[in-house]
Amino acid sequence: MELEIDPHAKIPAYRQLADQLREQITAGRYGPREAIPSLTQLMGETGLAKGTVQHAISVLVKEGLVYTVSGRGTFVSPK
Amino acid sequence: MELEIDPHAKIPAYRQLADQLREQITAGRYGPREAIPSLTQLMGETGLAKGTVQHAISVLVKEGLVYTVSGRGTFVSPK
DNA sequence: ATGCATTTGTTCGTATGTATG
DNA sequence: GCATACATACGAACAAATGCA
Repeated sequence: MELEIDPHAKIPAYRQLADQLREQITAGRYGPREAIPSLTQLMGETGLAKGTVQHAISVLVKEGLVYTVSGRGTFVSPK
Repeated sequence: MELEIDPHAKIPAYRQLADQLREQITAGRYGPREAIPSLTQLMGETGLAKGTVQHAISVLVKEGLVYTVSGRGTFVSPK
């Protein structure tokens, strides 16, 4: 994976992650209704805490870019 | 069972449980390749949530003290 | 061979406490 | 005070593996 979070950047970590995920999704890295990496995976890949990863996901959910299903995962919204 | 978790202790609940299980195992309470109580049993005996119990078990797995078999249970590692 | 119960595995949702800038 | 971030913990749902009747 190509997720890079800079803890010393001016931009908050949750926003860095949201930006990178948004870019991957809009670039077609994940297709409609396809699952994006789980919270656990994103925690491992970024080194961020669960709450921070969820904060990032919530940004994308509010934007309508993705939707989550409890117990299943987070998926790209169909266009 | 003699599992006592103090929710007000400084030590996290998952560590308390891991410590107590480790002590029982090393004391011979469970022999090699013998199953330790299931997640459900430990949840009932300690009052802890499933995730917390799993957290405790994962500590012992990392230590190599026990191993888990999906659908079967968690067993003491042979030495 | 089908179905059910048990058990572990994985996932998201939410909340609390602590610490830092 | 507020936003950010981490650690801990509970809850809920879904899934897969196993064993047995």
